[in-house]
This record gives sequence, structure tokens and C-alpha cells, in this order.
Amino acid sequence: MNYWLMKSEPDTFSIDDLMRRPNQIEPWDGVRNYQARNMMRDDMKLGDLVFFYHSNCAEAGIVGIMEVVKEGYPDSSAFDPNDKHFDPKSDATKPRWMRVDVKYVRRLARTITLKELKLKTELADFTLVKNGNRLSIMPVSKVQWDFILALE
DNA sequence: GCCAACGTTGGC
DNA sequence: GCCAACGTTGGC
Repeated sequence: MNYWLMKSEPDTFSIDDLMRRPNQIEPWDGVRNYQARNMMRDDMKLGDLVFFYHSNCAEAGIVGIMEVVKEGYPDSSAFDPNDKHFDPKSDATKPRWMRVDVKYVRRLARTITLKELKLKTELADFTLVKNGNRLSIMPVSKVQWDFILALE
């Protein structure tokens, strides 16, 4: 069982949007970064738990928990010329990009903000708080996961 | 809206 | 295969 963190801009897709989806499931598409792609393709497994992180907003931070309900499969949004994330170098026979499906588990009692996480010496090695980090998907160790949840 | 950090692209 | 130019991310 592994733990993850996934970022989303709430203006684009927030945890409220996830709650309103049919069955509260969302295909996590549009990721166009190879490191993040590789994690979805190779490492994210059914039942893994994921922090939902709101980025690029007034109160950036962890707002909830999701669960992986479908493992890596081709991101067909890359095939659609009308899609914002269309990639002409990807097609159905040779898909370049992958996605997983995630399902809403619960909202945190409060937002655990980036500001707060940055103050914790226990999280000094956590990718999220590293300066200049831009990965939209990252692994979270069990120790980090438990520590962060204990802040709730 | 600014801008630093970073990944990707493409010329050579 | 180097690296400058460019585009994007995301905190502030």
C-alpha cells in the first residue's frame, strides 16, 4: 500500500467538484509531465491513498483524501484536438500519456496549508515543501502520511 | 499579476 | 549531446 499527493487548481477542479462527480470518481487526466506519468503508469496501485492538494489559490494546502480505483491506462484527452491538453505526438496506438481514476474518500476537517507544512522539521525531506518543486504528483511515505494526518 | 524555478524543445 | 530560448507551474 502506497501513499501519494496530487495537486489540482481548485478553479479548474476542486475537491467539491470531485464530490459531485458520478460515484465521486474522476479520471485524473491532463498530466503532461513524464515523472508524474511514470508514477501513474507504474507505481499507483488499487487501494493506494492520495492527498488531494489545492494549488495556486488563496489557501494552498491538503484538503482531502482520495483512493486509487483504477490503475494506469491511456489518457485519451491527449488524442482530442479540441482538448486543452491535446498532444499530437500521442495517439491510441501509441499513447504517450497515462491517467488513473481516483475516488473521493473524505474531506479533511480543515485545510492543512502549505505554509504550515513548511514549518515542520519532520517534513524537511517532503517533496512538496522543497523550493521550486513543480511535480503535480508525488509519493508520500507512510511516516509523512501519518504525521500530516495527525495535524488534522 | 509577478516572477523564480524548472522541464522541454530545437538549432547547431 | 549541449544549451539557449521558451513555456508552464505555482507561491506570493
